[in-house]
Amino acid sequence: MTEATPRQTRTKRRRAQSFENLVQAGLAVIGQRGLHETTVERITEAADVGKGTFYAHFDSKDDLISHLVRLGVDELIAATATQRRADRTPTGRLAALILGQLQTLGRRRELVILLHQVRGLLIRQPEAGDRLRQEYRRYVRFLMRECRRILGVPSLSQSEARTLACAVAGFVAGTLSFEILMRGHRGNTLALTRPVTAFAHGVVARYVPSRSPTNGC
Amino acid sequence: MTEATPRQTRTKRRRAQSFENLVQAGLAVIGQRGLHETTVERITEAADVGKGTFYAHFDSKDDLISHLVRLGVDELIAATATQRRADRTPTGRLAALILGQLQTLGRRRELVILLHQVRGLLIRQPEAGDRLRQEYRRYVRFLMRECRRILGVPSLSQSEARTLACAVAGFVAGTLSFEILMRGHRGNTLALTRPVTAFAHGVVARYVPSRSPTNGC
Amino acid sequence: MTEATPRQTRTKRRRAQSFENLVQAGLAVIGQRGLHETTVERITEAADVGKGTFYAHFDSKDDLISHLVRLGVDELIAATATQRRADRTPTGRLAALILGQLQTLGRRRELVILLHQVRGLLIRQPEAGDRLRQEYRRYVRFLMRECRRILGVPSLSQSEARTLACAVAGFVAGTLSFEILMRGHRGNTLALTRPVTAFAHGVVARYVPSRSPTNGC
Amino acid sequence: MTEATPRQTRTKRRRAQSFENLVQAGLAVIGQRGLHETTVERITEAADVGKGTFYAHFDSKDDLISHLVRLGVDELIAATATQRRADRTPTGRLAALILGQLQTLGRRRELVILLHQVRGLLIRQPEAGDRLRQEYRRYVRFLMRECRRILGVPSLSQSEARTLACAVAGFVAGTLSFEILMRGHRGNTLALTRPVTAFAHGVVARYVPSRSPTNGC
DNA sequence: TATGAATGAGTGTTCATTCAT
DNA sequence: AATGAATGAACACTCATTCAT
Repeated sequence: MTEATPRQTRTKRRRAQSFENLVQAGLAVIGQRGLHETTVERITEAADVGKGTFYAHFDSKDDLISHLVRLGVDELIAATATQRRADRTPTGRLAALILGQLQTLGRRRELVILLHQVRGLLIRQPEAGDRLRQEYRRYVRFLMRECRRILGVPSLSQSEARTLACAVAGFVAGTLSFEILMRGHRGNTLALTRPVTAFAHGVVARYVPSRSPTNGC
Repeated sequence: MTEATPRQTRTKRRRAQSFENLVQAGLAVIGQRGLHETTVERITEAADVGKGTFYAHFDSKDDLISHLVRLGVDELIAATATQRRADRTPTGRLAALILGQLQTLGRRRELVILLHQVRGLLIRQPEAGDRLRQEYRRYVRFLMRECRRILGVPSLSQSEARTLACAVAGFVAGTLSFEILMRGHRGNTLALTRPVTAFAHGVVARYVPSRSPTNGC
Repeated sequence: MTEATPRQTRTKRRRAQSFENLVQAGLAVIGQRGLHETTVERITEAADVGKGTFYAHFDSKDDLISHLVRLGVDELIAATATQRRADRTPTGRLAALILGQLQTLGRRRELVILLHQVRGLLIRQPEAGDRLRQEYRRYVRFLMRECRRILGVPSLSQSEARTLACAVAGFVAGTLSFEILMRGHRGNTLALTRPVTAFAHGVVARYVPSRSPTNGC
Repeated sequence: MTEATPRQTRTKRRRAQSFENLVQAGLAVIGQRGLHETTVERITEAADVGKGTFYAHFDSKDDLISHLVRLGVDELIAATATQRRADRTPTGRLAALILGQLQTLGRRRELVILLHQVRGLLIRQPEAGDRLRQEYRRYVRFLMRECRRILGVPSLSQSEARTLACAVAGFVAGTLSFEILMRGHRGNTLALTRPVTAFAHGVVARYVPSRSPTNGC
C-alpha cells in the first residue's frame, strides 16, 4: 500500500498535472496571442513541459483546441445555470440569461477570443471541423431549451427557436466583441444592461402571446 | 500630346485592372479559405497575375486586408443608406437598418468571414492594428449616428449611444455568424425578421421616452 | 542649324545627363547602403529616371558596377599623379604616393565601400568577374610602375614588384577600412602619416640597395 | 541515474555534432560562394541536416555569421600567440606577428573572405552591427597590446597605438586580399616576407626611440 | 511517460530584368 | 529614348509533427 498503489497514483497524478498544465497554458496563450500565433512550443513553454509531452496528451494542436472549446461551452452553460431562477418575469429571466453569458465572458477574455476565432474558422467551410461545430451546436441547443423554458414551449417551432437562439448567442458574442474592440479593454458589462433588457423586452413582447393587452410592456 | 494621353491611359487601365483583380481575388479566396489559409500566392493565382504584381499594388498581405475591410465597411454603410427612409416609425426604421445590414452580409458571405476574422484579430491585442481598428470604429460611429437619428438625439449620451451601436453591430454580426454555423449555408435572412423586429421593438421601447403610456408597444 | 542639329544635340545631352545621373546616383546609393542593399530601383529613384531607363544605359546592375569601379580606379590613379613630384627622397615620394591614395579615399567613402566590397566578391572565385578583376590589376600595375620609378627599376623583379605593389595597395585599403571600422567616421587621414612614413621608410630601407651606409635611415 | 546521464549525453552529442557540422559547413560555403550567395539551404545541405535544424541552433543567418567571425578572430589571436617568442629583436618579433597572421589566413581562405566581406558590411553604416563590430575591435585591441609589448609601452599614446594596430591589421588583411586577387590562388605567403620585414623594420625605426643613432637600421 | 532534436513543407517578401507603350 | 507595370525565381524564416532515447 505504501509502495505500489501510491506510485501508480503519483504517476497518474503527474500525468493529470501535465494535462491540466497544458490545458490552462493553451487557454492562456490563445488569450494573449490568438489562435494563429499560438504555437505548440509556446504552450509547452508556458506549461513548463517538454514539447513532446504535448503529443502524449493531444493528437494535435486542433485536438487541444477542441478540448478548450468544449470546456468553454461547458463554462458558458454552467454560468447560466446559476442565474436561471433569479427573476420571475420572462423578460427578467431572459435578460438574466443574457447578462449571465456576458458577465462570464466579460471576466474571461481568453474565452471570448477562443470562441470568436474558432467560430471564424467554422463559418468558412461548412463541411469541415465537425467535432468543433458540435460544440457550438450544443451551446445553441442549450439556448433553445432555455428560451423555450422562459418564453413557454408551445409558442415556438423548432426552426423559430433555433433562429431565436442564434440571435441570442449572436447578440452576446457580437456585442461583446464590438465592446472590446471599441473600448480597448474588457469593458463594464454592467453598462450593457440597457441594451440587454431592451432586447429581452422586445423578444418577450414579440414571442410571448400577450396574456393581457398591457402585459406586453 | 495627342498620343501621350491614350498611352498613359492604356497603361493605367492595365494597372487598375490588375488592382481590381487582386482585390476581388483576395476577397474570394478569403471567403473560401479564411484569413489564415489565404496566401499571397493563392490570391495572385486567382487574380491571374504574377506573385510580384501583388507587391506592386500592396505593401503586404495586411495592406490588402486593410483595403478589403475598408471596402467592406463602405459597402455596409452604403447598403443601409438605401433603406433609410423605408419606414416611418422608429421601430420600423431601426428594424430596416438592421435587416439591411443582414441582407447585405447574407448575400456576401466573404464579407462576413473577412470582418469576423479581422475582428477576431483586433480583440486580441488592444494596442495593435490601429488602421484596421479605425474601420470598425467608422462603422460603429455610423451606427451611432443612425441610432440617434432614428431614436431622437437628446435621449442618448455619447457613451450610451456607443454601447447601443455596439449592441446593434454585434447583434448583426453575431446572429449571422451563428446562423451560418448552424444552417451550414447562407441561410434565409428573411427568417431573421422576427428576432430583428423584436430587438428593434425593445430598443425603441426602452430608449425612446414614451410619448404616451401605450406607445411603447 | 537652329532646327536639326541642336535638336539632336539636345537629345544627346539629355541622354548623357541620364547616364551621368545614374552613375552618380549609383555611387551615392552604394556609399549609403552597400553593394548588396543597392537595388536598381533605389538608383533610378535617386537619379530621378524611370526604372527602364537604367537598362537603356547599362546591360545590368553588374555593368554599372564595372563602370563605377573603372571610374574609381581612374580617380585613384589620377589622385596620385598630382603628388608624384612632391618630394625628392624615395622615402618621401613613396610616403606621398601612399598618403595621396589615403587622402583621396578618405574624402570619398563611397569609393572605399565600393572597392572594398567588389574586391570581396573577386577574391571569392578566381575564375569569375574577369572584367572587374582587370580594373584591380590595372591599379596594381600602376602601383608597380610607381614603386619601380621611386625605388629604381633594376632592383626589382616583376614578381617582387607585384608583391610590393600588392602590399602597398593592401596597406592603403586595409588600413583605411580598419580606421573607419574603429573610429566610426572618415577619420583623420593625417593621423595616418606616422605609420605611412614608417612603411615607406622600411620599404626603401629593404628594397633600395643602400648607396651609403647611412642613407638607409 | 546510472542511465540518465548517458542518455542525455547521447542526445547532447548529437546536438553538438549538428552544431559543429553547421559551423564548418557555414564557413566552407561562405568560402566558396561569399556571404551574399551563401544561403541557409546551401549550408544545411552541406551540413547534411534539415533546414529547420539550422534555426534550432542559430537565431538567424546573421547569428551564424557572428559565430563564425568570433571563431575567426579567436583563431587569428591564437595563431599569433605561438609565434610570440620566436625572435628577440623588436623588428623580428613584429615581423613574426604579421607573418603569423598572414600564414594563418593564407591557409584558410574562407576566413579571409568572411572577415573581408563582413568588414565591408560594417564600414558602410557606423551605427549598425554592433555585435560584429565588437569582434573586430577585439582583434585590433589585441594587436594594440602586442605592438606595445614589442615596441615598448611608454612610447605610444592610446590613440597612436590604435592607429598603428589598424595599420598592422590593414596591412595583413589588405595585402592578402590583393595577393589573392592578383595571383588567383592562395599565393605563397613566404613571398610576402620581404614587404613584411620592410614594414616591421620601418615601424620599429619610426616608433621605437632609437637607443643609438645606428640602431634604427 | 517525458523529452527535445530534427525535419521540411509552406509563407511573406524582394528584386533584377523584360517589354508594351 | 524613356517609362513603369509585370514577372517569378530565390530567400530567410516558422512551426506542427515525428521519433530515438
